[in-house]
Amino acid sequence: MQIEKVYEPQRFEPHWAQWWIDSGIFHASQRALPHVFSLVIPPPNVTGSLHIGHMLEHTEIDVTIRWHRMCGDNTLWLPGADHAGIATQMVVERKLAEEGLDRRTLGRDKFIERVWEWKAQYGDQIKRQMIRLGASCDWSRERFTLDPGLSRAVREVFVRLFEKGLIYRGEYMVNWCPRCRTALSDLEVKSAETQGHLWHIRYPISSTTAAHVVVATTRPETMLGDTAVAVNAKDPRYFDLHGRTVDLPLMNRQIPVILDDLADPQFGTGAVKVTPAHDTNDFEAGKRHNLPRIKVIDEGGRMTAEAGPYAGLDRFEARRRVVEDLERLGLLEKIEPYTLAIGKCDRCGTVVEPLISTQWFVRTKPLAEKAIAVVETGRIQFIPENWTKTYFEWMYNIRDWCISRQLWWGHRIPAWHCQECAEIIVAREAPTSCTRCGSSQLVQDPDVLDTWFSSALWPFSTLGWPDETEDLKMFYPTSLLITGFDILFFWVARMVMMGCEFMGDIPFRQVYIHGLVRDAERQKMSKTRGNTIDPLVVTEKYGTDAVRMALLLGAAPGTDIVLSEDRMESTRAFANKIWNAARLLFVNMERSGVEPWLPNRLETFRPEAGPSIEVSVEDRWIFSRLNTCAEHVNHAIEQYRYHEAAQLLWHFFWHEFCDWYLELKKPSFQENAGINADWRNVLAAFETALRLLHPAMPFLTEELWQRLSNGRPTRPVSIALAEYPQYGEQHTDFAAEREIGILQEVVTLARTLRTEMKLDPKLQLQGTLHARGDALEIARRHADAMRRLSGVSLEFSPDPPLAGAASRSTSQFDLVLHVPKTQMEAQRRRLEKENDQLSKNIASLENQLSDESSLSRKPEQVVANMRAKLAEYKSQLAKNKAALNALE
RNA sequence: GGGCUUGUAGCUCAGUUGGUUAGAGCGCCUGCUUGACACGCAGGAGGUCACAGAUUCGAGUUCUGUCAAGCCCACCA
Repeated sequence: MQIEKVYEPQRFEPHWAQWWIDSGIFHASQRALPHVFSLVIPPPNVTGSLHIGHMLEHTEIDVTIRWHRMCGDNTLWLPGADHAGIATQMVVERKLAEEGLDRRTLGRDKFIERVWEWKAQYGDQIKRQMIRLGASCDWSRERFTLDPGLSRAVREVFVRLFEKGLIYRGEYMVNWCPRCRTALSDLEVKSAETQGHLWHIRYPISSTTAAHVVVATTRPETMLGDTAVAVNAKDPRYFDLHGRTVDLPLMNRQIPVILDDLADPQFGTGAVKVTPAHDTNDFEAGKRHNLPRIKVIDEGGRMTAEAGPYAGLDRFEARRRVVEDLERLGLLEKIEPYTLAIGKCDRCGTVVEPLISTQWFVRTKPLAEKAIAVVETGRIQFIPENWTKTYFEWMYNIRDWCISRQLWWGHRIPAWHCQECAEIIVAREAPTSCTRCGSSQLVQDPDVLDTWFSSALWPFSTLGWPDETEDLKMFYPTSLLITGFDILFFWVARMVMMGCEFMGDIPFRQVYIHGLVRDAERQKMSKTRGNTIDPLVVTEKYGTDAVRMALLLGAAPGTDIVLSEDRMESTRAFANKIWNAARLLFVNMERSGVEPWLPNRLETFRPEAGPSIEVSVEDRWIFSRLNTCAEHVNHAIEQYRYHEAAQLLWHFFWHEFCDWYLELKKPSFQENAGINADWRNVLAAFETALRLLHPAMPFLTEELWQRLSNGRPTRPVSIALAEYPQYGEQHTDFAAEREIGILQEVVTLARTLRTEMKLDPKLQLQGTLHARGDALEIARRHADAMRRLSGVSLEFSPDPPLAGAASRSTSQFDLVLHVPKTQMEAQRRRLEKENDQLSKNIASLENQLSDESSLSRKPEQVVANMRAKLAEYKSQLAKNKAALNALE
């Protein structure tokens, strides 16, 4: 068996990545298997290439998917990408700007062509990246949110919601991004605490000479659009203002004083300027009092003609000018520093402007009711479950969803405006004539839908809805969604609403929410910080398996994931360890004349001499350990405890399989022995370990597994289709565990002793093992292994040791090394230190055991344990003291 | 203003239902080129479990409060 000396994952990872795809082994079956496991990918945006957060998400998904597939489920991981309306339009516009182009000069059709070009490039890149990272998805079912099929689903949903009265169009105050020139949903506005000012402005009371009312505002420029001043009807300070008007400074306009609860007597001066066209609260107040709306800021953030002398100015410049002018007129009473929350566009960071415009909305309350119910009844489960509360909180306070965007890249709203009679026709396909006046002068609504509208349909639109496809029947509801908390409302909540509404069933049964990938200093990764980790770079450097393993080890549910070069170095060392364990086996197989052999199951192989001869205890031991490991790993993956699964695998493979089992088996790797029971058992254990490791480290395990088959046709063609090891009672072997356990204790104690006494590590030592009961016999059987692993030749004795020897003890035995007294200073120090600890423990236990009243309330078992422990400590202490005395 | 999360070794984190002397990886210290592996082997040091109370025979684990950090939601000018 040939195997390269050095572990170089770059040599084989791309090969298997491509081979998995070409051989179609990730293709989900339409045959009915006993269990179906399906998951749709959170579609990455086609804005660019994948970042490390995607890799974390995909690794977690892939582990789960590969595990289910190996467990024999009909497993589907459906891949795809999202057109990401605003985000993609922005990056393409930026690219056009570099070419000195502008989307408006290009025109809508040409622009969209350019975006499709971009999509082709980055969609491809994303796919290549995912393949390279080992994502085991079914590419034959790949989807894109703007595919014809998905677009049809979008129109279908829009029309049905409209017909049901759950979509409406109207003029409302919306969040507007002056840079993106589009309306935004509430979720797309991020509020940021900002240091601002509170300007106190005097509004002269009409027909008086000196009197004025002072209003406070954080946005002085909006006063140009004021149409009232509000005071609270109960506020005694302003009783005399009731029914009067004030002169709006700078604008030569008289505006009424209105009585409204908008004005809180406790805040500021208790008088509020009212700008119905530029503030949400004022908009509502304006409706209550029938106030005119004067729009002074336009869609580009500039002052309109209504702003008189300020027309054409940028809104912030206008603010400066207004303040200056007020100051000059002596109308600025004071300026206070003030911290306020400013809404910014989620995409471009521009300060959002509340603006009145006509938009399309989804009436969300009725949809939310069902979405709340399915989580309340536990049909959908969040993991970790604390997200349930966050979900409810949002759902209970849900507001209508503005779904129209004044963009070009996206699903065009399926509504047509009649140019003759202004009728609006909502239809699945373009109508030829107006349903009211029969005119053929119809123009489609220019707006597109919020990206999340199509994403909300993803779990069923990707499976062929509205057709009743086989896939839909087989794979909906999906089993699981793995995603980040940042899109819980944007996406998860809306999928639940849409799934319940249109499929009459939940879109997924469980939602696993993963954390954020952070750097070594726990910083969020961001391009501006320059601390991003590029998956392709680290994959190339450390190997995909190592990066995956590093991510998994950090992926404790409910925590963020810290990723650093250190971690990837250590997981690469683990991969290297696996490689070298394989090397040990392969090189020795070559030497022993053992052909490559793929057992594909964990089965004890007895020596050819016949069943009367015992299977070696080491084999029974590793099978038992492997069995326990399989049990725990299965359990961990089932519960999305990826970090635990990774750690279990690590510990088992390195510290049990390599450190003990392989070391114990080395002597049996004899030259030209051919395949025998020893080899069969070693290979069975190794191959089982590979299968156990495969979901986490798919490349390395496939590479080694394929080498074990050496190109011969095997039943599963890939380890990815082999059976995942499951717990089997027949492999549990307590006797073997105890036996090897004693061996391990003796060897470890012997090593400790010789290091403690600073003895030459190569020096072969003599010693005596004073063992009690059957430990004596057990230990005797392993004298050779003990000598090999610890460098101590042991004699065995049932008697207690003489005092004064260099010894270490357990409850089963005392190990004595025969060394000259002169070398025992270290031993003395250790004994003294140990005695301190023992005395403390004894005192504590005696104290507890002397308290009759508390003792009577303790469970018997606990008390028994305490007594046993106390006796053991005491005997140990006595032994140590004798040993110390003998050293004098 | 509401809600959530976190605080355990130098660092990053585990620690299921309360039960002997609290674990891992990295880092650190000591010694080893032992024929798979120095991406290694062997041994070791290092913790008042943020703080204060409460419940309990017993608390890292449950409860309350305090402090600190982070995140989410919210139209008070």
